[in-house]
Amino acid sequence: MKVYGHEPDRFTYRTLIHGCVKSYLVDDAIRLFQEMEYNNNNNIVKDDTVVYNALLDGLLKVGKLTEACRFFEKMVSDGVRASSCSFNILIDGLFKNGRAAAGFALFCDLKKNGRLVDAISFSIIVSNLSREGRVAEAIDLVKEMEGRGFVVDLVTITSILIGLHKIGRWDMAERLVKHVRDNALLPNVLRWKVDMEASLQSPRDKGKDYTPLFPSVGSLGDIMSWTNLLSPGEEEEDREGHNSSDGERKDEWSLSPYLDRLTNKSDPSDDSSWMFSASRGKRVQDKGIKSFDVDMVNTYLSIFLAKGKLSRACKLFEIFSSFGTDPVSYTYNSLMSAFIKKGYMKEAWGILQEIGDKHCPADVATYNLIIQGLGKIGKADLGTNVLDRMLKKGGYLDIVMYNTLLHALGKAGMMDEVNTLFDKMTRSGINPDVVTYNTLIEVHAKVGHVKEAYKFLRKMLAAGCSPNHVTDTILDFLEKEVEQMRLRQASMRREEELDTNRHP
DNA sequence: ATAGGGTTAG
Repeated sequence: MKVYGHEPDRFTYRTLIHGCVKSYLVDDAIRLFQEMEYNNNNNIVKDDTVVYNALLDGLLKVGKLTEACRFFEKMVSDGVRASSCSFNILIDGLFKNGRAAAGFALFCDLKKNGRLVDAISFSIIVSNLSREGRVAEAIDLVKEMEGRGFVVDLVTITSILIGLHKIGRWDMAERLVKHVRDNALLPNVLRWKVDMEASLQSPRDKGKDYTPLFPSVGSLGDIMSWTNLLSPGEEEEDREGHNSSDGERKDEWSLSPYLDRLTNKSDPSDDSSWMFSASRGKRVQDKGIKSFDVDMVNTYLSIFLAKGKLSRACKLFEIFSSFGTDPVSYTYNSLMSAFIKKGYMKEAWGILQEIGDKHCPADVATYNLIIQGLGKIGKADLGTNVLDRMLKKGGYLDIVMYNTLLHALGKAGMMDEVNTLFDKMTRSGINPDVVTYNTLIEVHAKVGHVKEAYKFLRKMLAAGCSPNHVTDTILDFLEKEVEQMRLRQASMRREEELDTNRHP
């Protein structure tokens, strides 16, 4: 663009910054922002709240809390008006970065002033309280929401239901019903659950195993060819021999190998090469009742699967599919996740194939599951290949992805790769979170690298990342490991002494 | 064009 003499305008920058933030390339986003500021210096139009918001969100999503706060101050001093969206980003970011008290305080302040709080603000607090197991407080907030005339929507309800499931208190759902009045949504959700459970328990189907719903064709080793994201016909072309031509074909001036592939395809209606989806959550508010079923199925699938009720989850999937609704990738991801956790690798592979067959786009969570699965079957080393492939397909690496791969590599004892990946992660501008540190401490402790384990504990504290209950469990293990090492060393020394005594 | 649920660690 620049070469041809077109100066990027604020919409160009807005689009680029948005893209970088969503791909977790926050450092690039900041660079673009600064370039935009510089170009704009004599012609200050700094009322662009949306761009500031996108960057603020990006900084918080990669865990750069102090930079985010500094940026927010800059936003204020630049005279850019913060919207309710800005504050919602900030509140959620504070919670997600381990500053729950600060997030809550900010919310309360805004509430006192009246303006700038909306249904989303409430939903953010409700969701974060539920995640922390503080469901009773979350339900109180729902009551307050209703009182102030805000709509309690499906996202808010789902957060609470999942929180209730985690603490095992489904009975509290009744309390929720009392507060959410004048709304058919919650009664529908609960009735949906009752109906579903009734049909799942119908006597004729009892005891039937529904896991064969996803028969696996071919061998598990084919997983690597799937990650090529090619349909079986094309697969042959891209094998070994043709790879060199792939190299030749590579156009140094090409902006996007992905676009090239689309244009090279003979049949434009075949969109099987479009396999990576960056979109995740979509707005629920305005989708209305139409998306109700798929959202509910996804919620209850997660709940069943968390309880390990695999066969029931598959039955639910079957009933749901027979309604003629197309499952979205999240539905498949939930099922796959459960299969993989239980070690049913063949069934998980079957799902992967079904996703491929239906041309349902794979998202970052799907790739995450593949890496989890590879770790389970002792092929964590292939995980890095999968990452490379995904990046080539226009995917991005989020923190969950890094955490999963760190765990898989660590479990395989590949400590060099663990440390390399951790460096890569921090260099790419993503700050480690509590899961990252817990994982690093744990995997190093498990292979007896006590010093390294403590190094990461110190790093964690220095970074201002508060340990949680999982950290406690891991540290207990680490202490035992230290104790055992001392014993081993002591006995070794004793043997040496005995040895020198025997052969003076 | 920006914000909230359903993926990751003991």
